[in-house]
Amino acid sequence: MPITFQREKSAGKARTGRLVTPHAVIETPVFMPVGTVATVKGVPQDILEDLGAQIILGNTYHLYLRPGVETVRRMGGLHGFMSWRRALLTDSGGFQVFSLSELRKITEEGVTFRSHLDGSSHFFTPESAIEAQIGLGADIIMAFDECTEYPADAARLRASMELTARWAARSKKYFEEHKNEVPWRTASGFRLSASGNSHVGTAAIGCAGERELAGDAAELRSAGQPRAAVPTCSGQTQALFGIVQGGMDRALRKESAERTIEIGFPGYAIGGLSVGEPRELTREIVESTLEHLPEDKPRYLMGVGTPEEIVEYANLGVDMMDCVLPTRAARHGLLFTSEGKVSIKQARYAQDSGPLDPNCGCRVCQRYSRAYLRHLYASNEVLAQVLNTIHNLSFYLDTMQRVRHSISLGEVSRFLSGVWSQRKA
RNA sequence: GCACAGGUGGGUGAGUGGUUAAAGCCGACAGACUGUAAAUCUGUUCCUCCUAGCGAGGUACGGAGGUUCGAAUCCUCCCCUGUGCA
Repeated sequence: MPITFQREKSAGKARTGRLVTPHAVIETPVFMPVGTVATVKGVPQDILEDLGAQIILGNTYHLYLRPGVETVRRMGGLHGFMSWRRALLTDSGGFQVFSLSELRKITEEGVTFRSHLDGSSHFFTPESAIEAQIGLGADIIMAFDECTEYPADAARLRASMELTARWAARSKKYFEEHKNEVPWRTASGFRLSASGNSHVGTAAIGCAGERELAGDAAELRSAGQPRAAVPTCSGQTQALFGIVQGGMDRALRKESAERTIEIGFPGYAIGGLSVGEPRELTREIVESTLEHLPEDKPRYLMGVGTPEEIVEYANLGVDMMDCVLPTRAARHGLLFTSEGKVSIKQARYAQDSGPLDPNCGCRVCQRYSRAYLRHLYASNEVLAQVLNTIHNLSFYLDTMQRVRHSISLGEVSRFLSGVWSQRKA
């Protein structure tokens, strides 16, 4: 079994669940911080754990370019390399097909990228993307897709969706043939760490199937002790998720969902949104696409959203979301709070001795003033990025926790303009 | 005292007769950011007025005069700064 997903409570279309992965049991709906290059920018792994991050993202394209998949594999996979004990998900590089549009060329076989680092040329195929993701060893990996740009005409949307469908089948085929080669399932992934930096590579490896995990501080500490023994995740492999495309066309979304389901995956993602379309349209497409996805499988909405939006999508029945917004905005001085958005760089906060968010329990709001945070930002201090990111992630993760709590009570919660409201589902 | 080199908008620093209210950078002030080419990007940054525009005036390149159709740019004198020599 790759992963299991157990639905628990529900409220309207929203549901809570437990997603059991090799490295963590994830409570859903979940927000997944993005750590593209094996780091959630600005935040150390131990703090991410404290904040309650259950699963974070890495990116295949970026890690393939630097430091290279083989390097990561030898370090015990991405878990060992970055010393992350909980769950990981890698994006396939499909999004880079979209975001690096000026540096790539697409054919039926795959995509040629010109590296944004040194201009060198690299060819990605569904097979190579999966191979790389197996080498990285995340708990959940993604099919190689084409994230279609917006706007796109009907012919373009259909062709792109069909390409993604063919690539999904190839992704799955390759994965099925090689899924036992994950670094944390093979001895080679540990040999290096046993002889060298013993705490690297092994300490970070733990298996949800053998120990109870995430959120348990004692367990996390014990996991930090160097061990010679090689932990194995017996019977567990990575999970490969399929991705639904189809742009803003409901019929194409339905067809894409059906074709992806026919190939068969343990989880389904909705891709191709948040690519410049109006937010209302995003919501409509999410809502209509979800109708065609199986209820007993996790549904992952890729690349969203604001705090208000992630609450909204969870209410629509989305189980997993990721977004660079909290981390990127934090580095740019935009902070999300229970009272709305705060642009901490503004002059009005220069003498503000109050906390960033009086209703937030995070370590930043508990300790520092707005005036200090503004000063750090204005002074271009790295601590500004660190503290801002910690707060934003804390706010997102707390928001999702609140959503899970509401659903478990059979309530639908909303977070609009900084105000929470509840109603019986 | 003599000899050089300089004095430009909040700072730095281009510009050496005409699209120059004056480049660029920094600072300041706003805005953007949604599977991360992002510690990034965009806009504004002398004053006044309005029909708010590649709009109309005004003031401005140490000071005062002068040459010229036209001067931050050329000339004269003065003031100030730096370096060197006495």
